[in-house]
Amino acid sequence: MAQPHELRERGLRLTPQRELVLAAVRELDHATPEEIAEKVRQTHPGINLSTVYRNLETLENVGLVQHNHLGHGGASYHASEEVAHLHLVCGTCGSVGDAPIEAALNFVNSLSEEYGFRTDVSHFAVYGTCAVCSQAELS
Amino acid sequence: MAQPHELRERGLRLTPQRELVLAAVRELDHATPEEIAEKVRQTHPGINLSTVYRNLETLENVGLVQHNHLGHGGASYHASEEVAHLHLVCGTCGSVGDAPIEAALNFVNSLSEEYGFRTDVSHFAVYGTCAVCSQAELS
DNA sequence: AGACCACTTGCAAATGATTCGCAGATCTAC
DNA sequence: GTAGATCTGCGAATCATTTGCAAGTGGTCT
Repeated sequence: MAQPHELRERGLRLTPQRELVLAAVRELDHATPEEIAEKVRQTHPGINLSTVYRNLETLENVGLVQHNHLGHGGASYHASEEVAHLHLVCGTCGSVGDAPIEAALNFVNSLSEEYGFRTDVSHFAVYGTCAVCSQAELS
Repeated sequence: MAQPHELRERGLRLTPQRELVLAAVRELDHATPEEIAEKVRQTHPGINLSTVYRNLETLENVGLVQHNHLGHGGASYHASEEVAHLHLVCGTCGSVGDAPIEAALNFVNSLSEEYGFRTDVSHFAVYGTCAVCSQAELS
């Protein structure tokens, strides 16, 4: 037999639902479980929300996807291949901006040196006010 | 009449529940609404959870308390007087460590200069692995 | 191809956290 | 003290996520 599938390689069964969830995560980027479910349903309406939740958990366990916390509420998911970056969440307008991990390099290093704390900067949002809203406040 | 009360000064009514919630927030630090309610109930059992939620919201509106996001789930509250600091949340053991805001100063400044983003570092947790758990992983 | 069994799915119900609606209680100003 | 707006308690509604269970399916072995 030819190439082993990436899911099978990790000891997972190859089900259509699972592949669809993974594809949706890769395509959407920063998507909530709800959004992922909706995306999947565009092509395969029968898929249950709990299946999406369960597969996200499963895929996270084998390291294909990861979640992080952006807004005030729940988690959002992205594929592991994606280049990690910072998420700059604006508390005023809710926008999510990106910044390269390198911007936090010194910060991460100093936490490591001074507190022995290994920071995963991309897991939680960096919260604040974006340029646009900062500007607007001045008026 | 003597001194105006801090709550009254801000246009709020002075109710026992409200004072108790504020006192509990000040005393507990980093407390969830649930914990605050429990604290308040130790002395005044009749107080309703929704009253706690409503008062936290109200107190936040007038700037006496603030919330932030530490664990994966809900919010935790602290009094505004409290000195702001970073929260180092360990994803492995769940501990929450503190670090002074100054540790993030360069980081905050560079985000400000490069992206115009005004960061509120204390609002969201800094996520990673604490020294103890990092050590444990090596074994 | 056929059978077996563990892994998955769908569905509905449970859960946990937070919010809402409303009637009655209570603050404050007068 | 009275009036009216603001709170509170309570129960129900909501939202996101999880769980139990019976039925379905994928992978393996023959």
